[in-house]
Amino acid sequence: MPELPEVERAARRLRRVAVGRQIARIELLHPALQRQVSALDVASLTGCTIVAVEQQAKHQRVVLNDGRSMHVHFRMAGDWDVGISDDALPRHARAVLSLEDGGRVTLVDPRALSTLQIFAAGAIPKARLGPNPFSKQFTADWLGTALKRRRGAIKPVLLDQGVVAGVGNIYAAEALWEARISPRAIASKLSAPRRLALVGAIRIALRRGRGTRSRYNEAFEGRFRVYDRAGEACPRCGSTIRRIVQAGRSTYYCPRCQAR
DNA sequence: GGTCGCCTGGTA
DNA sequence: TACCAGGCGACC
Repeated sequence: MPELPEVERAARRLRRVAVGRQIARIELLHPALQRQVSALDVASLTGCTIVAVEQQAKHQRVVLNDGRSMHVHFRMAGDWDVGISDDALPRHARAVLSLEDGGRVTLVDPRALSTLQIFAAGAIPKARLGPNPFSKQFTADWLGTALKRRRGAIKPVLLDQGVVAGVGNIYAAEALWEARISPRAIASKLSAPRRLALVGAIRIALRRGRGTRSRYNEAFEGRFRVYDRAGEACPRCGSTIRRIVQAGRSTYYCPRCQAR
């Protein structure tokens, strides 16, 4: 369940149990993962110590004591399950990381789209990523530059990790609602005040995602403002929330608050 | 920019 | 059965 807040949480969970521990064994259970990493490479990880778990946008990087690193991307549905080696494997377990101390971290992913790669020491892959949405680099000015040549609708552009790193389909819709910007507004035509509103709105939506993850909070606050709520009333104006498709993805928005 | 493929599961 | 799913790289 991975956009920025979810990946942040997952990385923290992994960090807590894995940093400073030695790898007893890694097993890849799904053919798609086995295709990505050779059996030899997997075996070579045994005995390595995990020295850090870094996370940037939706990317996670497990740094080993020999300088190599294991990169994990959850794609649509990945997550970490943390337990001990005696536990029964969780449903949809795709890879298992067993630690010397008996801990076990399992990559669970019903859709099996997650990716896992091993990089040699010093290899600096990293997709081209825009600023972290909470950093001071992420400003209305930055958006001005990033959106200048984008003549398409703003919503699909927000999914471009080079514009802002970590925003996905849900929070793009939520942020646009928050900023009262139509998902179909032409990206390059957003005024400076609207870009400023969007910067703030992205932070608000993501922060809400950070806080609103527990079942209690979800029940208390409701899930999202517009995402997955087609046909329901806009929490701000009461109009009926609509679903449209942009770039092959669902977009939810309020036609009144977010008029063009 | 839009569409497809990767994979599997949940739901109408 | 058909459609949908919080991502993204490859393709036109």
